[in-house]
Amino acid sequence: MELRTLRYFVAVAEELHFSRAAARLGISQPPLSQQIKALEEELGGRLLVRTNRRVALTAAGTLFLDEAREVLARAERASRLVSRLGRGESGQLRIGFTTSVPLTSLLPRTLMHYRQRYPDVDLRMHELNSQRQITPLLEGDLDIGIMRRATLPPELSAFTLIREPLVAVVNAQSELGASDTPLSLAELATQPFVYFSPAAGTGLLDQFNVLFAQRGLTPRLVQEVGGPNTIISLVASGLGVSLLPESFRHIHIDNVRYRPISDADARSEVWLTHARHPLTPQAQHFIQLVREAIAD
Amino acid sequence: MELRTLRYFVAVAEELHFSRAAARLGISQPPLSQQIKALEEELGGRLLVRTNRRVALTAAGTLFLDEAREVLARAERASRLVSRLGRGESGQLRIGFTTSVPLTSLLPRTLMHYRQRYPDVDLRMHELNSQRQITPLLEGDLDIGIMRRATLPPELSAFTLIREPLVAVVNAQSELGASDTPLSLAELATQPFVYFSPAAGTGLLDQFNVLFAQRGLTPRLVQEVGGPNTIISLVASGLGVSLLPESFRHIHIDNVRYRPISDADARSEVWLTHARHPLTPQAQHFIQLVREAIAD
DNA sequence: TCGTAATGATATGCATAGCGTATCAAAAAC
DNA sequence: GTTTTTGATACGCTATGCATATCATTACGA
Repeated sequence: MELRTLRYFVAVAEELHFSRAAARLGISQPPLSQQIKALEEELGGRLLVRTNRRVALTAAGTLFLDEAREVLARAERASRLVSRLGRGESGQLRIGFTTSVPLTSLLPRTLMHYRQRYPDVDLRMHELNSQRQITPLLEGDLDIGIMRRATLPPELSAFTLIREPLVAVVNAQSELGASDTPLSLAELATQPFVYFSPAAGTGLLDQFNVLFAQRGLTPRLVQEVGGPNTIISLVASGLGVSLLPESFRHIHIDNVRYRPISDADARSEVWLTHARHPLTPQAQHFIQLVREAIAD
Repeated sequence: MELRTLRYFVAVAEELHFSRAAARLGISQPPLSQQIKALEEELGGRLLVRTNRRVALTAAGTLFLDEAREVLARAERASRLVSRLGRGESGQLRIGFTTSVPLTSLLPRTLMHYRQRYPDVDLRMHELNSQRQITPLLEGDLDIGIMRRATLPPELSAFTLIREPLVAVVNAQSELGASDTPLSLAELATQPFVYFSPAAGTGLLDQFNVLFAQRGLTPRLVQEVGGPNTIISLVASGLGVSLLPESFRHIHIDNVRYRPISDADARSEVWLTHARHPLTPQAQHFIQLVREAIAD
C-alpha cells in the first residue's frame, strides 16, 4: 500500500465514479480500476460495491475513506513542515554577539533584513564575550558567533565582517582632551590606562596587547574592568585614557572625547564565526544576508 | 513521496548507517541512497548530514522522523482496521428473528458458533414478526431476517433453514387431549380455534389459512391473539385448540397437550431472508455457518 | 606517512510495476 | 431492440526502482 493508492481510493470514493475519478487524477480509467482492485485484495475485503452502474462504499470503504484522508493529510503536513524547516523558513537561529557589535550598523541592519525575510524563524540572540562563544559554537549550542578577532580552535571558521579604526578615549578636561587631531599610540601610551581585565574575555585585549608590544610600549594599567561602558565611565571620571573601536563613539558621555589614532594598523576586526561543517540553512541564509550587506 | 520513501527514511534515521539500513530493508545500499537523495530534493532541504563517515540527522530530519513514523503508524492502523472490517472480523451484524425461532436449536447453536468465531462483531438481534422484518431488510436496516414462510418482494432472497411438522395444541382435559396419537386437520377443524390475528404479522397465519382452505375446511375462530404464548395459555384455559410448529412443544404449560398431525403437508418452514445484492461479509459468514449447521 | 578498510555516491543495465490503448460485458435508457 | 454508459479485461510499452560494479573520501593502523 502506497500513498498513491490512498489518493486513488479517495478520488474514487469521493466521485463514486471510476472514470471521473481517473480524469481528476489525470490517469485513464483502467489502471485506476486495477489499483483499487489490488488494494481490495491486499486488505482482503471489498471497499466499493459496483452494482447497477452505481458505485457505493461498503462499511469498510467508508472507514477506509476517513483513514486514508487522515493519512494523506498527515503526510502532506509532514512534507510542508519539514520542507519549511529544511529550507530555513522556520526553525531557529542562535547567534552570539559581543557588547560592541550592536554599536555597528551592520548587525542591526542585517538582523532586520533577516527578520523581514524569514519571519517564522525563532531568532535567539545571546550576548556573550568572544571567549565564551567558542564552546557553544563547538558544541552546537550556537549557530553563529559575532565577535572581535580572537584565536580560534581549528574546528571553527571565521571571516571578517567589519574592519574599523581604533580611537583614543580621553577625558575632555585632560591635556589630551584639548584637541581632536590624531594621536599616535606612543603618545597615548604615556598616559595611565583603563582597560579590560583578562577575565572579561574580550578579543580586544589581545589586539591591544599586540599593538603596544609591537612598538615596545607598555602602557601603565591603573584599572582593569569588565566592560566597555565601565571603561568610558572611568575615563569620564578622569582615571585615565583608553583605546576602543571607533563604533564606541556612539556612546556619548559628558567629559569623554574620542580622538583618531594615527597608526595605520590600529584597527579592530569583527568576525563572523561558525563551526566548520554542517551549517544549518538558517545560518546559511543569515550569512548570505551579511555578505550582501557587506558588499554594499 | 510514497510510504516506501518514508519507510526507507525511518530505517536510515534509526540505523544512522545506509548499508545497515539497506540490509534491514532487504535492498542494496545504492537505491537507498538514491531514494533518500530524491526525498531531500523533493522536500528542498537536507534531512541527513553525511560527514566524516558518520550519518547524523539535521533538525529537519529529526522532525521528519517523528512525522514519518506517525504517518506510517496511521497507515498501518488504517490497513488493520479496514482489513478486519472487510474480512467480517469486526463491525456489526443485525439479525431479525420471530418469536418462534429461538425455540429451534438451529439458531441458538449457530449464534453461539458465530460469536465464538467472530467475537469482535457487534451482533444485534431484533425480535420482529415476519412482516415487520421486510421493510428493514429492504432499507438496509437489517442484514438478515429469520422468519416463517411469507410472501416476499422480489428484492429479497430467502432459503429454508428448517422444515418442521405442525402439531395440534389441545387442552389435556378436553376430548382431543385424551390421546397422543396423530390427528388429522379435518378432525382438528371441528373444534373452536385460537389463532393469530392478521395484525400479529406472522407468516404462520398464511400457512394456516392455506392448509385449511386447500381441504375446504373453515375452522371457527373463537379468539384472535397476538403471540404464540397467548395461544398456548388460552388453549390451557380450555378456550379452544390450535395448530403450531413442533418446536413450540418446548413450551410446557399445565393442561396443554401437543398431538402430531397426520397430514403429510402440515409443515412449516423457517426462512433465512436477505436483500439480494450486496451482502456484508459478516452476513456472508453467518450464512456460511448456518449452512454448515444445516448440513450436519 | 602510507596503505587498507569502511562507507556513501555514482554509473549502468535490467526487471517489473504502473500506465495507456483497445476491447469486452453488463446494464440502463431510449 | 438498439444505443449508451461504465467498469473490467487484455496487452504492450515506458519509467521507476533495484542490483552489480565501481569510485571517492575518510578514518585507522602499521
